[in-house]
Amino acid sequence: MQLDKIVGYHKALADPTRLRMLLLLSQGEMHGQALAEKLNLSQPTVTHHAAKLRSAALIKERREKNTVYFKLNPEFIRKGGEASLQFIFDKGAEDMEEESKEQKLKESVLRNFFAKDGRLRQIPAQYKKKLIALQHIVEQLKPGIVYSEKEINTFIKQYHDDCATIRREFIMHQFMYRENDNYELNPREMWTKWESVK
Amino acid sequence: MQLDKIVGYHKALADPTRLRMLLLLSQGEMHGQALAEKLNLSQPTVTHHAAKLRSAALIKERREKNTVYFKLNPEFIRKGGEASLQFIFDKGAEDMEEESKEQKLKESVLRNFFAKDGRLRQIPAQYKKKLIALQHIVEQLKPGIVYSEKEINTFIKQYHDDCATIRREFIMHQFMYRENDNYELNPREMWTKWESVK
DNA sequence: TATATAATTAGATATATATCTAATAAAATT
DNA sequence: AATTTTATTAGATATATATCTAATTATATA
Repeated sequence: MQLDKIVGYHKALADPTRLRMLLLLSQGEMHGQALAEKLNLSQPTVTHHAAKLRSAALIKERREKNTVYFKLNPEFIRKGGEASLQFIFDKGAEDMEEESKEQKLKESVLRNFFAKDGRLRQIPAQYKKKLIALQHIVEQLKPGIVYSEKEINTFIKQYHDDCATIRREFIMHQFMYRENDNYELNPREMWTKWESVK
Repeated sequence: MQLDKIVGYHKALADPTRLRMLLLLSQGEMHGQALAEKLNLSQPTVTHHAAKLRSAALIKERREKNTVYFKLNPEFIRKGGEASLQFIFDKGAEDMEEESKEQKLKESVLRNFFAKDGRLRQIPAQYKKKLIALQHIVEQLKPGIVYSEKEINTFIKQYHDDCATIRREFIMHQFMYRENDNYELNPREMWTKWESVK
């Protein structure tokens, strides 16, 4: 009797952290670091859980340079998992919905807070809307270029007169990095996100 | 998010003892004592596992006098469980197969060891086949009737000359009961079965 | 009412496991 | 060759759990 195999399969799924891992992976490949960050775990803990999921044939791995990418085992997806795990596969659809909501919010902010000439009418008071507006502006800067404070001010004034406030917000939300009077765009991964809390 | 419910479900199935319990219950209702005995566990341990299975909605209970009968949750059976548990529901089919194998063996014995006139050609040497032949003969006697040894001998001689051996086998395998010179059919439940060991 | 039977609850113990930090390994970049 | 980055292994710890015995509860029977 292959009882042990069945027990192992269910043990793999009998832990909330591992289910959340599968949930994340249902949205696409991820490497260890990213998983650890998203789940607020140490890297070794991710390794630990990955081992269990792997030996239950729930995930596959791919090594590229020295980083390991995890993904759901395609076999597992094809079979559609079991009823109790349907939510994992439904998650994609749910996120789509979420995403389109955010897309709509963004469009609404661009329409309502920016004038036809592209200038910012006023700084939104709502946190999420403010972030959307700031990001829209900061995206016009080029990555890898070092700007002086004066250049930044001139740039911002194209959009809004209160360049001091906006400049401060750029730093505060980590859109930019400042050293003395030099400003530079941060990588997009560092930008504060307005994603709804799930 | 109902993560906890899903975790609970898989935890319930992530233990060999509980899977064996489900396996036993797939063959029908059982009470606590019987489960404890079959699984070589104490009664409290059975209670412990039953609680987990119950809270995952895998089994149902019914109280009769002071004994509690467990059975698989019909909901669970109807949904057919999940792929990994199919073996539980396959057990019935397996038994069926087993039964038809025995049916075939019986037919073969009747064909090969009994002549056209119904007499036993020879006493089978194989244990299972011998039991089949003996049972076939003994079934011709009427239940509830008390036979003398002489009557039994006459009866057996219709089938085979060595009535002494066969008479002794009748007693040995508890097809009949003997008191002094009186022979009587035992109830069928007492007859030695040739079922294969499972 | 006393006794017997089946089950549950309480409490103890040993094993399993989820998590962390520290150390090591593997691979790439400087 | 030295440093950086990502991952794994080792070891420690705390929590969870499978199992037992002993005590308690629930029900039935003498």
